[in-house]
Amino acid sequence: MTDIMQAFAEIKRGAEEILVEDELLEKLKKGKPLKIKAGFDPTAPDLHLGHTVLINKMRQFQQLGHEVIFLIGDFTGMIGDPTGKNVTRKALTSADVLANAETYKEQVFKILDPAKTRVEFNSTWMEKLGSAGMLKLASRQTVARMMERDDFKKRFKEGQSIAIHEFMYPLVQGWDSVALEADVELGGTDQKFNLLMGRELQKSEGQRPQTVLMMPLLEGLDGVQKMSKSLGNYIGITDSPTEMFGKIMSISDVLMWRYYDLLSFRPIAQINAFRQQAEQGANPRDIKIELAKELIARFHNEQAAEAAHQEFINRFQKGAMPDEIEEKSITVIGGEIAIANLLKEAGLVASTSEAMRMIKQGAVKIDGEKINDNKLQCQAGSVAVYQVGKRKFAKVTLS
RNA sequence: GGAGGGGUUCCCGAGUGGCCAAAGGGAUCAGAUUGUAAAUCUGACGGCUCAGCCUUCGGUGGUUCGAAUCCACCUCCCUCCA
Repeated sequence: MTDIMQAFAEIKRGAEEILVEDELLEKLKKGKPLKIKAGFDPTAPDLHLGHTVLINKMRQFQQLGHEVIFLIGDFTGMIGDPTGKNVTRKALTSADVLANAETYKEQVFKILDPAKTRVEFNSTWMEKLGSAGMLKLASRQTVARMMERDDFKKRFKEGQSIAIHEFMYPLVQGWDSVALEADVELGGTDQKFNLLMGRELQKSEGQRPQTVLMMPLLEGLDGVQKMSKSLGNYIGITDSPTEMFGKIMSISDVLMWRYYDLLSFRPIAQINAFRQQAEQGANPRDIKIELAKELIARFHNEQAAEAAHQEFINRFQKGAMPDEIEEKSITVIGGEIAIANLLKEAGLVASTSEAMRMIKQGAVKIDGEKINDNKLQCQAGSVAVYQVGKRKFAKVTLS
């Protein structure tokens, strides 16, 4: 009994909303492993920390002995989730979907135990449903009910288009729950409508409705918008240790606590202790370093975390060059190349115009020496480290 | 099918014949300050062989010395009616 209450408390940790909480407790009390469903759209093959909030929760269920189903929405991926979008999403081809799904699996098993994870594709049952089945499914809900959805309502109001097939998305997602006989479905708060659809469809199919557990959406590096690949404010779980370290260090102090709550595996008590230290004057930077190291250790390993930390000290606290600088080699026609073109060729700036601006602003250094001559010609045969701003470096060989 | 409204540089959004590479805001980038934090200040923010030149305002063609702005056709989006 106390075990169950403890498990329940663990499950509630970090969750934004549970519908219905009592129901979940009852299910847990039965003592049987529950079917935990979480669906993923195979749109972005690269997972970022935002996705892991949910996966961490799956891991937790797994550790508590429940059956975790990693559902790849290969069928729904062809619709494109309308959630949070103000435009109709582009449909993916089935080849894209499959390739993305593979990458997904690889990455997700950095957190989940592959042996304990059941992977499913919703095309398995959706293809069998057929067009008659689809129509029947579509008859289950009304347009008025669909328009209750915030994003549909908004798009409609603002005069933006909503394609008919987008209405199918929540229905199909709900149908997945019926097919899997899910006991619990995990999702982001933005998924509320879709998640509840599962409950309704299950009920009408005579199943016991799933409990819906919603995790908050993780804010991206900017601290405002949710972490997403398309916004470019993400930390990818395949990012290099150095990159991860840098990105985590660049988040704001406020955001750091949010990340601790949602991403750290540390006990709550320890996080509270950190909070207290910060209040008593500890430099939040040092607490941020701990977070960076924990996450790098998770997705790479301890040594990598240590090395990234060391490099950070050298580079930013002592002002040294980074350990690993990308090497480029550029073939020069005519014995010399203008600095602006060189920077563009090396990928340090997007255009020569940008290079000109950067030089004017004093952002360009060659071997650590600031330059201000925007007409500088660089000779073939030389090797030097070119730097634009604080973060972009390239070691360029001219030949 | 009919009537009306709209498509401007990454986003929002001004601009209705020259003073427009195009106001303002956001985002972003750089410099200063710092803890690669926040806040603040300064500057940049189409491209190039960069103190000059070239290409942009849904598309094509036209009027004009001159068009994002006017005209024609096309295209896409939205609203209302059916």
